[in-house]
Amino acid sequence: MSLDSYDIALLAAIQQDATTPQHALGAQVNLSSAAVNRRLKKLAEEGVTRKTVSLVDPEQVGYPLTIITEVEVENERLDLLDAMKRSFLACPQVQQCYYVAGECDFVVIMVVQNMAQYTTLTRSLFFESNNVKRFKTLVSMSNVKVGLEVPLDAVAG
Amino acid sequence: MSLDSYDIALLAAIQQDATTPQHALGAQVNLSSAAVNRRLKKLAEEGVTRKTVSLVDPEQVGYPLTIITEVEVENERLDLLDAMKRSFLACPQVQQCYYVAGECDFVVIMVVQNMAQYTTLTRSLFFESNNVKRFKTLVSMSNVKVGLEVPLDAVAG
DNA sequence: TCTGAAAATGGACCTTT
DNA sequence: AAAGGTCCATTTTCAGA
Repeated sequence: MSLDSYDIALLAAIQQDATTPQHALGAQVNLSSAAVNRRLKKLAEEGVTRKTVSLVDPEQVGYPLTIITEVEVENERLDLLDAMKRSFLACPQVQQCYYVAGECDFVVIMVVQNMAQYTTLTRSLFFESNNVKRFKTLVSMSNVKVGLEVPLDAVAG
Repeated sequence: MSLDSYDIALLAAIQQDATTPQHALGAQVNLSSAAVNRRLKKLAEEGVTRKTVSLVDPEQVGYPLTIITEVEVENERLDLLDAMKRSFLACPQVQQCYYVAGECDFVVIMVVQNMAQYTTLTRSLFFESNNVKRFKTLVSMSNVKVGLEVPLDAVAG
């Protein structure tokens, strides 16, 4: 899909605050609210905007710990990797999982209630797969920046 | 702030889809739309919901590469660490940054347009600080799971 | 782009525990 | 008091002219 500078401006705005009314967005980018409406609808249909969500503060709902785990697998057979991916996808404590080139194979970011919960999870996610050579645990002491924003301000159409 | 099971159910719903109308949320949890409205407003005021945003697909706006960098610093002096944190916060390509205990010190997740852009960023973020002992670059081959959801379904109030 | 109908939000007010 | 429900005004969305 081709995006012009209006689309980029709208995306930049709604990825920071999706509650802004369309007429206000229109005022920012010099477009009528109807035009904004049409563009937002199309961006959603085309999948440029995946979904709109409210971000919940993990600390306030009992998940104060963020843990990053680097996982090195024993065997890179596709079916084994897929099984591991599926177990990460299915685990609600896993916020993110990346399959990476380089020394380790997976980088997994989790939020947990306490270290005991993490220990339990390592068992079900890493040991039970029988395909983890080793993993390294990094405990976040400070979540300096947490978001999923894509840089769009500088881009132009 | 104390959250009851209604709040948890609402949070679980809106962190997956914040476009659901309040009356529909109310139907799911057995509450009137006015009650849902009051609760959502309070959750936002108390900061339990940080903000509501649309998630943009990085690939569709020219940011196909996700890169994870582990940074080890030379000196852990607070003012130097703060300066580094600020440079990560200010960089739009940095989606996430965690200050971690363990071997490395920062884990940084970036989205970039191409490797050349990453190379440029390493210069400004890592070399110019004069406080990076070494860094390790992990290129994501597959973004298996990308989100910021907190596990709430099992929790009850 | 403008207009207007349908839908959603959010306040007022009253009732219940 | 705290929280729910109903009703209603205002705002927002969104399609057709």
